[in-house]
Amino acid sequence: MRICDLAEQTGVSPPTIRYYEKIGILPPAQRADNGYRAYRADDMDRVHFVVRARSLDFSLDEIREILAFRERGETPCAYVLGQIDGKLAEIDRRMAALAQMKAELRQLQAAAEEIPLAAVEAKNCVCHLIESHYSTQRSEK
Amino acid sequence: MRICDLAEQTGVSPPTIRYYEKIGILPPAQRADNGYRAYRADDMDRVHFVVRARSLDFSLDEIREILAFRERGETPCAYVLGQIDGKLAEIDRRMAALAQMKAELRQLQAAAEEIPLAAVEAKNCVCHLIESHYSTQRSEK
DNA sequence: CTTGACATTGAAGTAACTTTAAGGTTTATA
DNA sequence: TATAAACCTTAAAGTTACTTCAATGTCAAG
Repeated sequence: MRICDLAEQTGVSPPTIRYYEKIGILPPAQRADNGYRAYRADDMDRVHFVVRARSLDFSLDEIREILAFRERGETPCAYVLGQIDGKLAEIDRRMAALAQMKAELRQLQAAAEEIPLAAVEAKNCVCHLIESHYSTQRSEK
Repeated sequence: MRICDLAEQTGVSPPTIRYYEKIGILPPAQRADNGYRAYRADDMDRVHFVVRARSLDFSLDEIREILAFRERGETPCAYVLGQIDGKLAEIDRRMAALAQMKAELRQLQAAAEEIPLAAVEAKNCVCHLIESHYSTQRSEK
């Protein structure tokens, strides 16, 4: 199995696989006679683990730590569960921020529709709204 | 008004203000006799504009483009409204991704509680779950 | 008069990649 | 058999939006 095949199987690009190897997320790959990287099923498992953890928003540093636990033969259970708690809290924060952002963008859209063409020509448009929204919010508090 | 004051008023750190100037988001600042940057109200307005746009998730490149429109005396209305449409769509995508992530992390938490201590000692813990979840999801399809 | 808190600059560090450059190998086709 | 497409290799630089650092300069207060 060559790097391109592994890439296809895992959805990770070849340069990214090499990058993961370089920074120690993946062990140095076996090499074929021609010097090409040669992979097997367990390599794919490890990449899948990384993909999975990345999709759960673990950073590469966190993933490296988890893998290190495993290599030392320790279970990173408590560690991982702690990280998961943190992630969940952060997801809530992010979703709230996105919800607010969405509301504000919608407000901008609505406000843009209110603006008469004359004002648009006079450059009193959305930019102005973006500009003034800050003070508006401030004074609303 | 010195850089530190401007920073305090806008919530942007002094190095970041210098950075914005360096990459052309802000114009070269006026200088006091001692060489310190000196700011006035309209500088603050511009920084507020940038802060506002950043908080709405516009990239610095996009902000630079919007500001360029304004400097050329054109209204970037259509442009900005188009960007806003894109942002809204992206926010929906991100929120969906976060919701899925949250559901999966909760699933991991729940699964962790099912694992008997014996299995934990035998290293069959959350890591294993992260690892196997991918194939589980795949085969569920 | 010295200490602390500001200011200046350029350069390097950060995350997680992507892109580029400059080559070497293999495979399919003409 | 020649050659072109599609792989592979490496190191290095680019990306985004900053932050941090180093080395130095200025200024107000005790």
